[in-house]
Amino acid sequence: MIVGNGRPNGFTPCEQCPLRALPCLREFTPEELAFVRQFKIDELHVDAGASFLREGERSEHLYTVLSGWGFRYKMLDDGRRQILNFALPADMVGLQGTLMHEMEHSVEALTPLTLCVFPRSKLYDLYSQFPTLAFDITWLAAREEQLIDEHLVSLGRRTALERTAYLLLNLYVRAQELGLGRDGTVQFPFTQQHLADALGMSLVHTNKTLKRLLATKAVTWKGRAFAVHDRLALAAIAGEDVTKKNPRPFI
Amino acid sequence: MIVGNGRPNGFTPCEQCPLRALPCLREFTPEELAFVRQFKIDELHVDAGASFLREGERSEHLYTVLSGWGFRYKMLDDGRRQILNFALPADMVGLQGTLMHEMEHSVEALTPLTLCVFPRSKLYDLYSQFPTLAFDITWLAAREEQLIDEHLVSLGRRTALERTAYLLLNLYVRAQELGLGRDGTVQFPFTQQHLADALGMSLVHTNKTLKRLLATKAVTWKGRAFAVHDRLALAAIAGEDVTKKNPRPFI
DNA sequence: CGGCGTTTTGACAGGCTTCAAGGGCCGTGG
DNA sequence: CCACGGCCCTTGAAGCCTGTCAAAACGCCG
Repeated sequence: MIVGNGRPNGFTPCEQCPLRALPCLREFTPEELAFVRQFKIDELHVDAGASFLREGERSEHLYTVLSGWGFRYKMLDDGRRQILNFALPADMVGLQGTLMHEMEHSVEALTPLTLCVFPRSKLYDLYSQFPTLAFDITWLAAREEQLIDEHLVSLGRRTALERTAYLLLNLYVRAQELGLGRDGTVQFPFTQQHLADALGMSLVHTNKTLKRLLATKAVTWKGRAFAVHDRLALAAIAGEDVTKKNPRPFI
Repeated sequence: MIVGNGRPNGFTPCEQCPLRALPCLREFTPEELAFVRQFKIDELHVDAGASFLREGERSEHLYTVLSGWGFRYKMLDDGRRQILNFALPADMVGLQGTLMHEMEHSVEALTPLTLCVFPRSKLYDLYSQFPTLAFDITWLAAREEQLIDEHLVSLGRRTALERTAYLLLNLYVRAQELGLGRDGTVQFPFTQQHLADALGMSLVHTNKTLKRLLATKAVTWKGRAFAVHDRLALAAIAGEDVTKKNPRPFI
């Protein structure tokens, strides 16, 4: 279910990391690259549906997503679930777990997931030897906060239709930036139940809202294939354009 | 409305910072203290009701709250407002603005506010010379994210009564940790409208929910004075105990 | 005392949840 | 090859929760 590669340095070295080619990530200096390579101690493969970080547990590792989709979430005692955010390639997860006493949320794989594993014990080395990388980590934390802020606005002040449009557009843009999908089509690996839990709505109402959205012809969503046909119209429904460009570091 | 102290080093030096005595903050080494003292270039006084950081603007400074209450918020075009979080003494604001191109949210003073001002230009010095302080900044960012995560759960999955109880208890605990208030009573500087905008509810419904909460006798809120009389009952309504203790660094 | 911002209340409409049930798709096993 | 079960999507109906509208009471300050 959740297995480490097990072969020290038997995984793809950072020099050959496919994510490095992404235009949305900054380039590393040779020194940074060398450090990150030895900072990464393993590669983790997680099956879809498995939670590899759980609320209440202490995590000795920090992860970045190499490939696949996941999501951060919290559960209430009676089973209510709130999805906080989705994790895509190049996103970092588990930072809270390494800084705080224990995880305050869980992370589940939405598709088979490959993660780069970094030991908490070497995090201080990173901070003391590579301030630029430390800066990047802070940047990633600030960016995550920014995404949640926007999500918070959705749940608090946007209507069901607006927030649905906003989330879908946001995920679409993030996926596109990562080179996932083509011809305006992205494979969304989640179900309407996931969407409902992210939007803070019931499954039934999510379905009906989705229907209304599809009726505008701005988007289609058949099977798992999501496509945007009229981005301006979608952005108009969402109430705001999501096209925020931030040059993005990578650890 | 918004005035800097104007007298370089004419403000209280960090050695005499009243916040240093707080048990919830970690202690500085003499070297760290010396650095932070020269890192702080001014003290800013903001009137209640004034926004000193605005969405869309670029910020050259980073701030920590020395005294007073503020709140981070976002506005939609038609005037809808969502309060993202409250800022209390020892909290940091504006980090996003120094890392990103521009602010993605605004910050307004709820009471007269005193802020420590740090220049973005020296932030890199901090990262390269004092990794421990860099670590603290990351820690603060992670803590802020944790607070928003919890807030997100409230808006998405908690009932009106639960989320109201949760927010009030949370603010109460935060204020208490900072030594604000006594005898189980804290002065809350916000109105029901603020509460409504934080909870993602209408003013009317916030008022009625509040009424229901007060009817339980677990809390009282007269004028600006908020008091908790039955913390267990309040936590039970909130659905979860907010008593999370995290040793906390200070910059 | 008057004015303004805040709090409180009532009535009503509509959004959203819940309950319930049917349909489609797909992998498994007979 | 077909039946079955499980998961996901879809739809309708009923009723509660929440927002909106409207107005009055309250408290503070000039």
